[in-house]
Amino acid sequence: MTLDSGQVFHWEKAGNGFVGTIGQYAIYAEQDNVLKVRFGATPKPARETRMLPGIAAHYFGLDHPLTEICASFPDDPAMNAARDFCRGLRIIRQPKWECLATFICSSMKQVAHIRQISLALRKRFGEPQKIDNHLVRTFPPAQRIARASQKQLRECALGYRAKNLRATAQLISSGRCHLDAWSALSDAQLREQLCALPGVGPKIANCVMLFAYERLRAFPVDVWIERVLKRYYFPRRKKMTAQRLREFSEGYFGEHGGYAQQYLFHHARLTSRTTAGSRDSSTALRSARNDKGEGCADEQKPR
DNA sequence: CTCCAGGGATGAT
DNA sequence: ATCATCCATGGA
Repeated sequence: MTLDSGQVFHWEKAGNGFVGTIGQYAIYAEQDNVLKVRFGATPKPARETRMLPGIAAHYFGLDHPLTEICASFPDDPAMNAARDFCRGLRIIRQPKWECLATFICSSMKQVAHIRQISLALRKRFGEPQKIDNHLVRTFPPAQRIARASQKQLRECALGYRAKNLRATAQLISSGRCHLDAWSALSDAQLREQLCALPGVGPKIANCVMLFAYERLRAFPVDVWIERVLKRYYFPRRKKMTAQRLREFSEGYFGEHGGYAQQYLFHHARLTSRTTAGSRDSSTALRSARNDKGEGCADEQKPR
């Protein structure tokens, strides 16, 4: 659920688990009760092999106190349904450049598309690595993207995002922007720095803050979240702008708002299209609310 | 304020 | 098999 919840775009199903990369390392990850991690056949120094379980545990946020985090969510029907549906879902800690670059590529794209772009960039500019009998590829560093041509980047299906990705890569690789140093900034300062980068607006800045800077309060508002907020929190308000929704979300969802957002997002995405005859928690949620007479005549029908 | 840019997956007909 | 829809930023 964590790897397929729209926060990371390169993991692929393999056997009972997933293959992918964490930074420069090729990883096979499988969950039984705890997270199992296995590494490729490629010989690695013993020291690295010993460190990898810790690296994976850090990446997957296994130290996040999920019980506490979920208890901090507001108690309302939409949030409660999402909390139940997403039990165990974690916000992972992504490498900063990889996360920033991927989300610059994500603008106006759907998840399947973003996966293609990530794969194309890795194939063209990344380093291939073997894991068992699978080939995975690391995400290219900013320095590599910075010296790629806009034409080469467009060939990776980036469209008009090629220009922004290249410009941002150049800001990073030239040292004019220090992603690691920004860890010391306040949320507001960090958001300001990120939004100054080409191709980064409030939504993408919040994604990078949440997925790469451990700012668990950051609440990205995309179309899915916008639909959820409008439908369940402002059913009769006509003009709710994304700006207003952001202001509401920052106050309402609390210190782990980003987690709440991820749960609402994943739940909405996976229940938006329900197979005939099935009755999931979101259907129950709609009925429960309608039973209380809080429906709205011109409310958009669930898709 | 509106319009546009670029495009493959996905859903609807 | 075609046709419409999905998507966020920045510039005109």
